[in-house]
Amino acid sequence: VARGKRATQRDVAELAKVSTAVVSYVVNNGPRPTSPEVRRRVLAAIEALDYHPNGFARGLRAQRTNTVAFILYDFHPLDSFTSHYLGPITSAIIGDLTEHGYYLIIQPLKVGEDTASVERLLHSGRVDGVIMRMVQDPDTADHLPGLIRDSGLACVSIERQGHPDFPAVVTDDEAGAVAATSHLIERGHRRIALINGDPRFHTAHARERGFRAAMAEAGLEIDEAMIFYCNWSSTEAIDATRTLMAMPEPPTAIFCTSDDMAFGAMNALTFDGYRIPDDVAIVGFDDAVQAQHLIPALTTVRIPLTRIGTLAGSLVRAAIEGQPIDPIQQVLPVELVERGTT
Amino acid sequence: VARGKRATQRDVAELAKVSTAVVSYVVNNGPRPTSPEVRRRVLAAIEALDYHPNGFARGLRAQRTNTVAFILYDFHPLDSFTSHYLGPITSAIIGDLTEHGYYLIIQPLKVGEDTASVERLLHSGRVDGVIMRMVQDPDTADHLPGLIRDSGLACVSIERQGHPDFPAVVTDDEAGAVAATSHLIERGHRRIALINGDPRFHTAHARERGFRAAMAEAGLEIDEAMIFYCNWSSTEAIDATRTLMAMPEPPTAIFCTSDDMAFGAMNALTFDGYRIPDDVAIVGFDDAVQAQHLIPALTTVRIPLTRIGTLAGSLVRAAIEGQPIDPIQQVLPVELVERGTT
DNA sequence: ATGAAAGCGCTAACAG
DNA sequence: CTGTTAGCGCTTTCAT
Repeated sequence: VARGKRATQRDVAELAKVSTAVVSYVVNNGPRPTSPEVRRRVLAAIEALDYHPNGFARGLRAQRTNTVAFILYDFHPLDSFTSHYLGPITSAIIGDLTEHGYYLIIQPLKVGEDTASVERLLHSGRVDGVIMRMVQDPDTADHLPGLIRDSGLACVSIERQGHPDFPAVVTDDEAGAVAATSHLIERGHRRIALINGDPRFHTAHARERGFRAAMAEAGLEIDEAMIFYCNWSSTEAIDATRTLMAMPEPPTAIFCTSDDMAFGAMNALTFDGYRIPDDVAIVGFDDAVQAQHLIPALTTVRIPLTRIGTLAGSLVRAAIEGQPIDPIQQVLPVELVERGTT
Repeated sequence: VARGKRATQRDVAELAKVSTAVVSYVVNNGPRPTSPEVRRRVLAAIEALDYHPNGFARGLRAQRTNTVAFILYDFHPLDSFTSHYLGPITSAIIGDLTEHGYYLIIQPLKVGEDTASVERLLHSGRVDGVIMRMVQDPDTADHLPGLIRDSGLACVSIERQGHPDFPAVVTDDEAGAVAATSHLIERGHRRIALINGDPRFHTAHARERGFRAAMAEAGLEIDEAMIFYCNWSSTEAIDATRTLMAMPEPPTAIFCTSDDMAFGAMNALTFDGYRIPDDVAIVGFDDAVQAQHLIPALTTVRIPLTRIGTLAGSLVRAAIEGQPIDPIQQVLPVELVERGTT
């Protein structure tokens, strides 16, 4: 490994016949001016030596790392990234940060796992800020945000407010669920089932709240046996759907609180010979890219997934640069997209 | 931001009444021994001051960063992570690395984008090694591996050999495709369509080679109009399937070279009233978790996705630690899993 | 506008 | 077994 022969600032300084300070000024365009002539010489030397500043030396000296950590709590090796929710959000975060010269370190944390690895990262001086996604899990939920807070790092949470002091990017899930449910009711459905995600997630709660509110508003009774919690996965949604359809009085519509689960429900229904939407109507949640290309195309609640990621990225960057963030909680709107399943 | 008051090694040394060297020995368990008594005192001081070593100072001094970069070429913000192929692999890489005390920086690179951002990372001294996934794209394909090579960093490529010098983790895609196709032929199918991925990917090539070989072996004619390239996406696979079934003599079986595409094909088929496998048989490729829970469960070629990631992780780690890697190309076996779609 | 030099926090070689 | 100290490569203050 030929790491030893990398050119340093000093090499550049010698070749350009200037001091290392000037090299620094040229590389960083400041904080002090340099004469055009000197600047030219330095640039030439940099080119000639293929000089690249050392990020760690820079970070050590300037106390700035240009790196943020994305802490993924409740990490599931097999499907965390495959989900149509977290995947696009993560991509968008990476996109925003990379574009602005920041690096992203992904730090997973499984439920029940010791937080030592996270603490090590937080205190290692390797990151300037943190993006986190919190789950309402009593074990760690109260613990992790406190750790981050104590680290003094800039932090923004997505999906729900992780700590009163952290800026958060959230979506109006309850309103979305109300819109989805009301839409179904308007179409004449009265027996509506709910296939919900993991109730430890704030979004699952909010979406269920919206569902219940809309049903109550319309004076409709909710059959509690028609409410399922499927951990956001299409697999479990398939089972729930079949259980639902085997009931003496099956639902005429199913509201799935994620597109992944809606995909599963549609798969089971279509295979078992039901027509969508004639026999059973489906509404999803998220508006994954695939939703509009499914057959039939899925009616769903659009969440600005990309926007969540880019906003989270720009907010950490702002927080790192010491800018005040107001309002502390950014609520992104959500919108019902009517397509072919209702 | 209360970063200034973080305890340093020196603070610990003073409190424990030892030198900084000893603190270092205790923290790193070496390279030289310390007496139990001193060790205890140091540990107590560390605890008391909530001391955490600074990663950048460490990296700067020891020339070791404990970080690896995952370079994602052909990055697509909306679906790179959502894919049932790259998602699990990425998760597994993160899992392996995190478990062994390494951090992972994800560095995306879009097709046609300037490689400056990647070069900056490679030369920044922020990473000890690189994992990369190469696409056979003439523009950058010849360029990127050279850059990495010149950086002198440890590198392993996945999916195909990125450079003759790089260790690679690959799968026996051609054999898998042969198995899938032969299986279909054994079931009596003669008009078999191929829905393939993006031909710029090595895996797409290999899988098509296997398909053609198996067909030739059985003396079967391939109808070139029945070969589609769908960029690995279920969306495009839906269109291809419908085009296929609208032909005067539609295929009786479709081999999809990814499960994502198989999901799309199944969706279109089932919705349009075809029975799987009676009217049309389907074979996928990858064995995503969902494949076995679909209805009907998908017959597919199992790729050890998790193993690809953990092996890639352990190989970069080995390369970073200077261990020789032999053989340079690790070919992982692949296996046909017969389920309900054939 | 530039140079000299003091560290940032750590590891490891050198010296007991 | 432990202390002293020289840097790792950079930014920035203090000089000029």
